[in-house]
This record gives sequence, C-alpha cells and structure tokens, in this order.
Amino acid sequence: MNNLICICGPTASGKTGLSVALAKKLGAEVVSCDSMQLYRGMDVGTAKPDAAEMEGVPHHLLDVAEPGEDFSVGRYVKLADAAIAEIHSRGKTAIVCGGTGLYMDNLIKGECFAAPSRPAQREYVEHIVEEKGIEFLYDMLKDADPETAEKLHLSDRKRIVRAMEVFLITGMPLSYHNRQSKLKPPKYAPVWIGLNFRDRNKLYARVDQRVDEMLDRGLEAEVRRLLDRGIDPRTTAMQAIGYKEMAAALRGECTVKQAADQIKQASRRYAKRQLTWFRRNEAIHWLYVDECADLTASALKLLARQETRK
RNA sequence: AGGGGUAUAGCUCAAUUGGUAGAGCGGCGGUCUCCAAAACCGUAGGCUCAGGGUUCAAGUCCUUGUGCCCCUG
Repeated sequence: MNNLICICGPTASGKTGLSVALAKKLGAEVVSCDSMQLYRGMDVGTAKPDAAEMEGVPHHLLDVAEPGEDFSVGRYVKLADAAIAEIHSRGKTAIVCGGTGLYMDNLIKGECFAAPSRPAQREYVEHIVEEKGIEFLYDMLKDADPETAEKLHLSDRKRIVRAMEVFLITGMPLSYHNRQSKLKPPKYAPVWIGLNFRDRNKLYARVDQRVDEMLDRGLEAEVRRLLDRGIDPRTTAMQAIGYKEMAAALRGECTVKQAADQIKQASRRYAKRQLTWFRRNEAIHWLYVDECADLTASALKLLARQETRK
C-alpha cells in the first residue's frame, strides 16, 4: 500500500483541493509542506485551507509557529517526521502536500545538514563582509572550500556567507558535507504527484484570480493586524508574497492597487521558480490540470498503477 | 478645422555631427543542502508606423498618408 504520497506543484495549481479529495477517498491525513502556512495568523495571504476546505480531513504542520520567530528547514523536518510517524502508527496514509521544494526534499531524502547556524560564527562572518566586503570573504572561501566557491557567483552573498559559516563551525568544507549527505539513502519512498498546466497562461490566470480573492477576503486587514501586533516587517514571515507588498501599501509607499499588481507579479515568478525546482525531480508523476477532466480520478488511477508495480 | 509634438522589443524609453539599433521591466530557461513565498545566474525578442524621395549610407534629413498627444478656435 502507498502509505506516503507527496503532492507538489506551483502556487494556485490546486494542490490543496486534490490532497483533501484524495485523503477522503483513502482515509488519509494531510501533512502541509509550506514554509508560510505554518505561521499562525497568516491565513488569507498564504491561502491556508480553512475548516470548510479541509472537509474534516486532519491537517498537520499548519499554525505551528508565531510569525515573529525564526523557522528553519531542520525544524520543519523534525515536526513533519513526527506527524508522519503518528499517522502511520494509526495505520493511515500520509499525504505531504505543499509548494516549498526545499522543505519537501529534505523531509523525504532525509539529508542531514552540515551544521545548524550558530550566532557567534554567523555574526563573525557577517562582520567580515561589512568590514572588508564580500570579495574578501569570497577569497577566504576559495581557500577553505574551493569546490563550493567555484559554484557560487560573487553576487550570491547569502550562500557565500553560509558556506563560510559551515567551514568555521565544523572545520570541514560544505562541499564535503553535501557529498556525504547525498550518499545516504532516502528516508521515505513516496509516490510523487506534481501538478502543472500545459498552458502557462492558464496557471498565471489562476494566480491572478487568487490574488484578487485574497484581497476580497481581507488580506489588507490581516496584514494590518499582524503589524499592529508588533511583528517586525523584516521577519521571514513578513517577507512572504502578499505580506511585504501590502505592508508597503499600509506604510503609504504605494496604493493598494499597485500592491495587488506587485503581488500578482511576484506570485507568477514564484510559480515559475517552483516549477524549476520540482521539474528536476524525476520521480514526480505530472498531472496537467488543464488537461484532466477529473483531477482526483486521474490521481487515483496513477496511485493504483503504482500499487500494482510494487 | 488650424498650429505644434510624437510614432523604435510585449511595455516604458535610449541611440553623439546621417554609418543597417541598446537598456530597464516583463517573457523564457536554470541554480538551490537550515532566512527558501528567500537569494542568485543565464538567455531570446525589433522589415525602427506605412508609401515615396535625397545620399555611397536613413531610426536619424525631405515629402505624403495614418494613429496617438497637446494648444487654439
């Protein structure tokens, strides 16, 4: 029996609807894999399913953090592992559903990280960048970890900092850790289902439409509520698409209409990046939403086929 | 109706004294190993509104037409 299913795809492709429909058919439970839906109070802008949309299907990994706190992939994997184990212990199927590729891959593949970020080393590295510039740090990385340095562009400050940090914490190059990590076998063997559109314009139309719906459902009020609660606009949560743009509008930097257009644009670009991420996963069975008369039926057929192959 | 201006990539605009066109945005593709709804990289697009003329050579000058903008009645 397929006791683990992964549903992935770009934003607004219909992952939530499919996961609930499948869960009802299979008696399964859903484990969300979304880096923003896990924050409490961020509902409208993240298109988090409400009770009606869940149709009684238990959902895990929603509302597990405050918007002000720093989250991490590591924390997600730990929580999701626990949720999956619990679901399996009840003899049920778990459906991991979401659009955050990094989280999903790390959960399934079970790769371990080189080293958790440590404030002391991170601050030291950031200090070097501020004092001497990114080129200086990049040169340091060339000595410490030439393999990683060669893969990174000088503009990719974020990754240069992280790679140097790992070297300082562990004394080993990040490239070495990554190679070791890839040798480990995957933790799970799920059936992967990816949602996409044959016609990109149709996906974009749905993205645009959904942003309009978010506005109707009170995105502006939701963002104002978060800011009123004292959530720092610089936190990861407030960098989410829909939130950072609306916050700018509330600050008077642009109109709500302009913010809405920016949210649509950013969402379309995000959808494209998600597709780039998932496309390289050869295990994914792609379903084209604009070609399926009945998405749930297509997915069930696919699952049945996987069943007989085992 | 008269006067003036404008017409260049999907959009907004560049192009020294005439030497067969560039940029930003968007589009498309990719990278990704603890901020990931983030961060970063790479590409393809133009009979320069249409017709005629001057010139070795026209986006650039002349002329006609058309569309749009402004002013005057």
